Amino acid sequence: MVQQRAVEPDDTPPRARPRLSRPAIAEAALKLIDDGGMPALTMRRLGQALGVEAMSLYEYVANKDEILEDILGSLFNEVELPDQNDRPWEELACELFCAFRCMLLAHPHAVTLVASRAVQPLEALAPIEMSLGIFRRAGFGRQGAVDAHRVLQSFTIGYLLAETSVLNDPTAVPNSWGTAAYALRELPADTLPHLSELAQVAIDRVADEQFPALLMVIISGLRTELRPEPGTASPT
Amino acid sequence: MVQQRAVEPDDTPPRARPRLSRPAIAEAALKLIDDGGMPALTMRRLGQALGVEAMSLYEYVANKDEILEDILGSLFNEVELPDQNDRPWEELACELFCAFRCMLLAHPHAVTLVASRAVQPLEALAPIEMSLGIFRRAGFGRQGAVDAHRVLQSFTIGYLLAETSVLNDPTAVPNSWGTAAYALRELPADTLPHLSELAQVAIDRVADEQFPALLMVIISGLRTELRPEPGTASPT
DNA sequence: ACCTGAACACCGTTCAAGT
DNA sequence: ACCTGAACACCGTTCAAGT
Repeated sequence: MVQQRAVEPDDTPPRARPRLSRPAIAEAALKLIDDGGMPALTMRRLGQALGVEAMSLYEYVANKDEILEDILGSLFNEVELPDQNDRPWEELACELFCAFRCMLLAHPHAVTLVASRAVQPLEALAPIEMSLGIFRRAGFGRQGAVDAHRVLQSFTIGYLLAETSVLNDPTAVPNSWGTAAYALRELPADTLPHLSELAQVAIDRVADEQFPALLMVIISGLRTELRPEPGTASPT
Repeated sequence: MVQQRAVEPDDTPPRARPRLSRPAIAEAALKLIDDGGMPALTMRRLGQALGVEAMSLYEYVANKDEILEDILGSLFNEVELPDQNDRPWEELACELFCAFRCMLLAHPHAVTLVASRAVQPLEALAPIEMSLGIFRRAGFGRQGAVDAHRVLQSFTIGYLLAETSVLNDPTAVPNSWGTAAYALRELPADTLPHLSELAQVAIDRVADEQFPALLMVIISGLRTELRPEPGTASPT
């Protein structure tokens, strides 16, 4: 091999080194979202946060959408995947989706982002892969594993949306749960008897206890409805 | 009672009758969303659709947010509540949330709207009231009923988001399910074995069959985990 | 290769003015 | 009471120009 080093001496013209990078941009963008919600993420403000004119960002990124994709990838990487030391699949599944919720509670304003995006970047698929693996190893069939994952994933996203949507609401009170606002309004007891009766209960329930409890309710259904007889070899 | 009629003769000055109304505005706004997605709903375009300047809308509505609230109310009223002729609660619950999904499938671009809003207007609460009533009559306790409703509601919203989110994706293929795009990409089988194996299964599953099936899985879990012993009087 | 600044086609909303 | 038109403070993105 011909050594091609030192073709350029050390005193090369100070070729412009990038002050930015896609990961740095994504990080700053996520910080903007965390601090001020989705509307705070603006190309102009993002440039400002990075000490650069907004239009310079287009050197690194085709459009705003690509930045959102990068954020998505880094978010899913924050999920702390549980260890797989042959514990029961019920426990593993519960822990995995609790970890997913935990990650999003650290970025509550990004919940709508992960909820509304169809396709995640490749780096974001590790949690999904793990979820499918848990069910396959537990003996679920191909379709059973897909179904099981879909129930828990859909529920988790829906729950997180309800839990955090009060943040996106202009008329929000500094309480968790959107339903809190119901109790503060006059609910007509004649037309909405159950809602009036249960509004307070709905507020009092602490999400950190309710969420894993509800996960286990679903997992119980998965065990009795979707899982083949224990002892049977998993169908392929 | 003194008759106060005919104080004004018929030839009153043609006092400007409103050409618009809040319901008419909400209806036109929903149509814009249905046709072109959430970004298509713009005060200027909405005015144009109603044959009026954008700023005239502010005679009827304080801001764009109020229009979104009105849309929310009319959407929930479209849900066809099932008849309550003493059928098993499992059946009623399944039908109610299927009806909810059915309504939103008629307005797929509005899914993100109902998903991200914390507080619904009063007219929108009938389906929630019915859901709570179903569980209470089935013998669920106060907290059990709230929990049961929350699982099914969260799951339904999360499922609908996944089902329709491909519509909001710029890189979408005209297939249902966001996961479709996974299969069209190269999935590395070494790092994501389960996902590669199951991507096709995930696409083939027809949502209209999968959704009620998954509802019944959850309902099965509700029956075994949340419901008190049958025959017990419902605790208040 | 990297960054800038003016410009374009949009937003939601305010405000003074018309009838 | 209802509607208009100009204006303000924003958007994302393009494009020609600088180094």
